[in-house]
Amino acid sequence: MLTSVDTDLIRVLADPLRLQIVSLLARETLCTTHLVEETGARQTNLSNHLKVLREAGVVETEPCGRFTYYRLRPEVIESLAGSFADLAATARATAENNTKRACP
Amino acid sequence: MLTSVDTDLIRVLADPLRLQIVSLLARETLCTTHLVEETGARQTNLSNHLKVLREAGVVETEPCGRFTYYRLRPEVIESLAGSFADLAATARATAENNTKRACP
DNA sequence: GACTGACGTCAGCATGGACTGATACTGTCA
DNA sequence: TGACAGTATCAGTCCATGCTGACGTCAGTC
Repeated sequence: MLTSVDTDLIRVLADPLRLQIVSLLARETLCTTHLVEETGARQTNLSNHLKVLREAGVVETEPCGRFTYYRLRPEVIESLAGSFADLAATARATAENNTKRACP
Repeated sequence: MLTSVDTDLIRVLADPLRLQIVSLLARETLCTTHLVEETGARQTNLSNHLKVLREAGVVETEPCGRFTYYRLRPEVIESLAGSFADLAATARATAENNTKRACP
């Protein structure tokens, strides 16, 4: 069942740059400088998007000297993956049962 | 691994109304009139969104007299669910291994 | 303490997307 | 065959969103 929290999270991930950031952070914890290098985005643009991800609770920060490291919160992605898995299962069952509401 | 196809699909689903439509269609095949009733959206707005979903290949139509029934294509949601499951697994492994790139 | 690097914030701008009203087309019925 | 229901398309409007440049703050170095 998709909740309004899921809806907000999907909107956050709907931006190509934010989705790229999340994909990169899924593989390793990176700092802002790394992310600028990997994505090719300008530093301020990247900061804007990291703020969106942070405020959505998708990532959290870890200061390291003057660098700021970002790490993904796996439980957030796991939860969303679970919601989509449920949706997919429901959709498959409906397709197989050919569940169809009568014409009004 | 999230592909650009996934990115486009996530953008399509990022709209609250379209996500609601997809959730409804996951449970049963419905016609436009049903969807107007269930969502409370205006008919032309709903048609606009159904067009977006149709063109993205998320739903397909089935004429039934003067009614148009919409059904979800479960394989599309299954594929997306799989991509998110992979992302979640990668994220969990990274968190557990504490994989962190060195400062530049 | 001055300077530099890292990075976060903000205002301004451009544009893509969502909604609306109008309208056209198709199917059904009396 | 005309009226009506169902639904798709389109143009116009508005605003949310993404990007940029400028700049401020903080940490590290000399």
